[in-house]
Amino acid sequence: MHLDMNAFFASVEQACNPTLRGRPIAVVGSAKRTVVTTASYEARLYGVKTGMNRYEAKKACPSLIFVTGDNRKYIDTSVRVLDILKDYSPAIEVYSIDEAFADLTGCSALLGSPEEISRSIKERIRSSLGLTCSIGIAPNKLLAKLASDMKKPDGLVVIREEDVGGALKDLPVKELWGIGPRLTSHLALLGVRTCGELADFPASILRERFGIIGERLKLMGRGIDSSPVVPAGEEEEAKSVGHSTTLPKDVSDREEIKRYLLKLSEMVGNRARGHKLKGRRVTLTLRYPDFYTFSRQKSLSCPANDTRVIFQSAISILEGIRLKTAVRLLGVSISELTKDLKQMELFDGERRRERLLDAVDSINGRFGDFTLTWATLLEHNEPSAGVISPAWRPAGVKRVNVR
DNA sequence: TCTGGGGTCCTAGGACCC
DNA sequence: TCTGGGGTCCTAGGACCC
Repeated sequence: MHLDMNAFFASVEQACNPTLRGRPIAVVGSAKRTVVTTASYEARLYGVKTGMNRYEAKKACPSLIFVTGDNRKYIDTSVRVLDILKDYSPAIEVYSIDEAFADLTGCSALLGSPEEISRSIKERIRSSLGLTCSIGIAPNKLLAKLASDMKKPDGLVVIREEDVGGALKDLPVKELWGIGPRLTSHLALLGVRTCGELADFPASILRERFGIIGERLKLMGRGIDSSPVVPAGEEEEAKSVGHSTTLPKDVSDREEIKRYLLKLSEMVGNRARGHKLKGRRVTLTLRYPDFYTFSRQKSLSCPANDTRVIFQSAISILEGIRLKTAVRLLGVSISELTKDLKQMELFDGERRRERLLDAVDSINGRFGDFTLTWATLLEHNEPSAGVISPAWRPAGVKRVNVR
């Protein structure tokens, strides 16, 4: 089963504020340079879409109401949805803040057919949270995700084993999870527009044209997918931890850029330390006003999660870059992660440093991020954008942006 | 009046080594 | 007169997802 909350952030806002119900609203971040994260169905009728900036959205729908996102609300609601799901299956995969998979194999004897289970889940979400969702039921994740997409809002679609061929025959390939705009147009050049055509296309050509993805494409066209439902808590360790920010306005001054980098480095370091992760690679990402975006990396001699080490690496990468114009976005991330085993620190200085970071982290954990911070950042006290990331998870390193 | 932020996976070229 | 083949690691970029 795949469950997808309908217009999640917007629906949550409408559920807790009756004056927004039935009206076109768009959930946006608090920063000036923000985009529509979710539009209500009323707004979608006018063509308001995720990713539009305020002006595009307002142009599409002059009566549009902008609502600044409230992460706390969405996280709480998401957790409550997951709590409901847990009553029906022990294997719940949290795919994002508003999507989850549940393995219902073996649940029928106790709880009824997958459809009965789904109706029960939908009813509980509706009555206790005032929200609708779309549910897809199918033999695998690929098809369940497709099924949940087929009827919105408030859908319940079942794709049975014997109906797979018929359901996919004339379905455009871009509807499949994993086939985006580029693959769609490349496939179109080969004359492949529907899943049926993809299923019949010679595997050798797909392999030659798309490499390892080509192997999977033909299977996808036939609705075959063997990826498992990965239950919450059994996910693989994260592979990278990063933060990026679009600056309130484009910046040329390198000292100002460095202040942002210190802030981003601290956000990354704090989150990595909180999960006992260290990274052996630091990546600096920049975006120019024309949206040209590029990154430069640096490998460290030993893994680190110390803000100062991350910051110094970012600085040294920056120093190797000749900036062509002002900078619009900055990002810092660490990767090549290893679990920080807190093995005996060899040197006194390192032990003291660790204790310092622990102390800073625990103070900030208790009183709020950046309560205790570098003096450099004091004159740099813009409120953070507070933009929501739908890729949020209820636990683990991916739990970010909680405020 | 412009266009967010969090990730994963894959590819491809070059350095370097044997 | 012309220069193999195998491997790993590092780096940059792009496709895709929410």
